[in-house]
Amino acid sequence: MTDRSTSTRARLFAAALQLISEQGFTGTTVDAIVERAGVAKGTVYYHFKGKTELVEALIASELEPLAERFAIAARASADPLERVMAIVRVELEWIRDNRAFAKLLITELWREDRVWRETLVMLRQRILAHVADAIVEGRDAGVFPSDLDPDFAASALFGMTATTALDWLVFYPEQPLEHVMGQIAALASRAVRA
Amino acid sequence: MTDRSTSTRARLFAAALQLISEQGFTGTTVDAIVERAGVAKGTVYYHFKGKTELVEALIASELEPLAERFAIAARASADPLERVMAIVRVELEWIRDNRAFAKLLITELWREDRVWRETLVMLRQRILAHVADAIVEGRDAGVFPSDLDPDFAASALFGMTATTALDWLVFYPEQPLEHVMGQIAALASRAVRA
Amino acid sequence: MTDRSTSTRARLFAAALQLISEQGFTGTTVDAIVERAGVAKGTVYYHFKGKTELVEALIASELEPLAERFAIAARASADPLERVMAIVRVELEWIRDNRAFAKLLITELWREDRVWRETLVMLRQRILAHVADAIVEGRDAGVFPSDLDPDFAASALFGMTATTALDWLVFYPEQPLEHVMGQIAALASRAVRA
Amino acid sequence: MTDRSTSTRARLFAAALQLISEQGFTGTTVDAIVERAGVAKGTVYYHFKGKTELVEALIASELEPLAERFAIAARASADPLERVMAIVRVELEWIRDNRAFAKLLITELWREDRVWRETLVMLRQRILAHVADAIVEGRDAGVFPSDLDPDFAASALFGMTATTALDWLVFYPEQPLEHVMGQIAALASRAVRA
DNA sequence: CATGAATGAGCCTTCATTCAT
DNA sequence: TATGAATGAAGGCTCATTCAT
Repeated sequence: MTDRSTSTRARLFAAALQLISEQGFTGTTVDAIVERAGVAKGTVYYHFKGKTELVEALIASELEPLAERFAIAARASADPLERVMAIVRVELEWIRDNRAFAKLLITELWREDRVWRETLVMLRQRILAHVADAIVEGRDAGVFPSDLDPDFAASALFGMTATTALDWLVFYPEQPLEHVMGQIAALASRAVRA
Repeated sequence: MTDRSTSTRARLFAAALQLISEQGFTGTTVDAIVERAGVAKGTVYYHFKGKTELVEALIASELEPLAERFAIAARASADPLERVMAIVRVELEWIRDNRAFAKLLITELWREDRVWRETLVMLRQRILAHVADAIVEGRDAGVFPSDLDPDFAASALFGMTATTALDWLVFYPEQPLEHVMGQIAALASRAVRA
Repeated sequence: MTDRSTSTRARLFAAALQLISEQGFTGTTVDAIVERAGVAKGTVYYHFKGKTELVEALIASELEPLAERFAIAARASADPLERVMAIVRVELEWIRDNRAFAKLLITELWREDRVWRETLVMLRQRILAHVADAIVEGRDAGVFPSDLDPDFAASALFGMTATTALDWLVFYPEQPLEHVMGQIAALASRAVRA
Repeated sequence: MTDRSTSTRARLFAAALQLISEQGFTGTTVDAIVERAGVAKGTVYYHFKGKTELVEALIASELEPLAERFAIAARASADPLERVMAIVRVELEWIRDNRAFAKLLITELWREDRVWRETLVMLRQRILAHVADAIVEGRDAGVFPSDLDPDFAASALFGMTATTALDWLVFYPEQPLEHVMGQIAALASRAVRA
C-alpha cells in the first residue's frame, strides 16, 4: 500500500463519514463523496468494490480503536462503580469527538437491511459486556442492588448516555463536558447504587 | 372524504410506515409502497403531493394521539415520581405497540435535512417538558436532589427508556413488558431520588 | 396489454434488432435503442427488467414464427429430397427477409455467456431434426447414400445454406434469389444423392 | 525485441484470444486480459497503442501462418478434387486446433464496425480463391459440373466445413476427426462431382 | 376516485486510457 | 521494461413524478 493510496482512502473515508452523518447512507451519492474528497469518481471503484464496501471499510476502520478505548476504560479501576463511570465517560468523550460517526451509528444500528449491521451489533455487545461485568461484580459485592438485571442495566446506562450526549451536542452544544458528565454521573451512580 | 378514500389513505400509511421503519425514508420507493398497499402508483399522487407529503401526513396522523397519551399520563397523579413513572410507562407501551413508528422516529430525529424534523423536535420538547415539570416539582418538594438539571434529567430518562425499549424488542423480545418496566422503574426512580 | 403498450414494445424490438445486428449486443447501448425507438430511457425498464431481457423477449418473439415456417416446409412433400430442398429454400428466403436477425443469430449462437443461448440452440436442434428426419427417410428409401450420418449432413446443409446466404447478401447482393437457390440446390442435391 | 518483451506479448495474446473467443471483443475487458496474462494494466499500453491494436496484432500474428497452410494445401496435388479436399482438411484441422480463434473469426467476420474487418475479408478471399481456382480447373477438365459457379461453390464448401466443424466441437466433441472428415469429404466430393 | 404507461434526471458502476514512478 | 493508482466519459438502471384515460 503506497502512501498515495493510503491518503486517498483516508480522504474518501473522511468525506463519506461527514456526508453520511448528515444525509444518511442512501441519501449520500458517490458524486458528493468524491467531490468532497477531491478525487475522481472512478477512484472509489479502484479502491473499493462499491459504495457499500467503502462504508463497510470506513466503519471497520473506526470501530477497532473505539472498542479498544472501551476495553481500556473497563480495566481502569478495581471499583465496579468507578469502572462503569469510566466507560460512560469514554462514551461521552468519544461522541463529543466523533459526532459524525456517532450519528451514523445511531441511525444505522436499527436498520435491518445493511451488511454492516452484524458488525455494529457485535461491537455494541462487546461494550455492553464490559458494563454488565462490572454490574455483576458490584451486585455480588453488595454495592449494587441484588435485583438488577445486568444486561438491561448495561443497555439502559449505555443508551441513556448516548442519547443524552447527542441531545447535548444538538440542542445545548455550549454546555461544558464536565457539566454533562456530572449530571450523567449523578443519575447513573444513583440508579445502580444499592 | 368518502370511505373508499379513507381506506386507501390508511393502506398507504400502513405500507409506508412498515417499509420506512425497515429501510428508511430514502430507501423506500413509491413502487414498494403501492405494491404493498395494493393500489396503483398514480393513487399516491392523487391523494398526496408526493412521497414526502405522504410521510408528513403519516407522521402527523400518528403524532397527535401520541402527544395526547403523554399529556394524560402527565396528569395522572399528584406525586412527582409517580408522574414521571407514568410517562415512562406510556413511552414503553407505545414503543411496544408502535415498534415500526418508533424506529422511524429514532432514525429520523437526527437527520437535519427533513421537512418534518421541526415537527418531531417539537413533539419531543412537549413530552420532555412534562417530565421536566414533574422533576422541578419534585426537586422543590425535596424528594428529588437539588442539583438535578431538569432538562438533562428529562432527556436522560426519556432516552434511557427509548433505547432500552428498542433493545428489548430487537434483542430480547420474549421478555414480558412488566419485567422491562420493573427494571426501568427501578433504575429511573433510584436515579432521581434524593 | 393496451395498444399503446404493444406498439411501444414493437418499436423497441425493431430498434434493438437493427442496432444489435450491426454492432452486437454489448456494442449496442440502451441510449441508442431508445433514441431509435423514439421513447424515453425509462420506458425500457418499465417494459423489461433490463437490456438483456429486452433482447430475450425480442428473440422469443421472432423465433416462434420462424420455427413454424420450418415445420410447414418440412411437411411440404412426401419426397425426402424435395423436403430437404423446401427447408433450404425457407432458410434462404428467411435470411434474405430477416438479414438483421440472421446476423444476430450467427454472432450470438457461438457465445457461451448469454442467457438466450439455450433457446437458440434448441431452435437450431428443432430445425435440424426436420432435415435429419428427411435424410433418414431418404436413406432408408435408398435415394440417399447409406453411409450418411443424418445429424452431420443436416448440420452441413444448414450451415452451408446459412453462410452462403450471408455471403450472398454481404458480397454479391445484386444476385437474384433464384440463382443462389439454384446453386445451393445443385450442390445440396448432389451432395446427398446416392 | 528482448525475450522478456516477446514473452509478455505472447501471454497477452493468449489471454486475449481465450477471453475474446468466449465473450467477444467488446465483452472482454483489459482488466480481464491482464489478470489472465499475469501482468499489470499499464503493460498493455506499453506494448500496444490500445485494446484494439492489441487484437489487431493478435489477429495478424495468427493469420499469416494460417494463410500459408492453405497455400500449401492448394499446391498439394495436381488433381482438382484432391486439392479441394486438402483445403477442406486444413480448414477442419485448423479449427480443431484453434477453436478459440475460429470462434473469434466467425463472430467478428460479420461485424461491419471493426478495423480488422478488411483484413479478415481479404484473408477469406485469398482462401476462397484457392478453392475457386481448383473448381475452375476441374470444371474445365470436365470432372466438375459445367454449371457450377466457382465463387458460390467455394463459399458454400468453405462455410459448410466451418459450421460443421464448430458444431462438431461444440456439440459432438467426442467424435474423431476422421469421422467428421469422412462425412464432409463424402458430401463435398459428391456435391461438386459431375 | 383510480389507473398504469411513460418520462428523464440522476444514480451507481464499468472500463479504456493516462502517467508518475 | 513494467507498474498500478488515478481518471472521466459513458453505460445500465432507478425512481419520483406526470398525465391521458
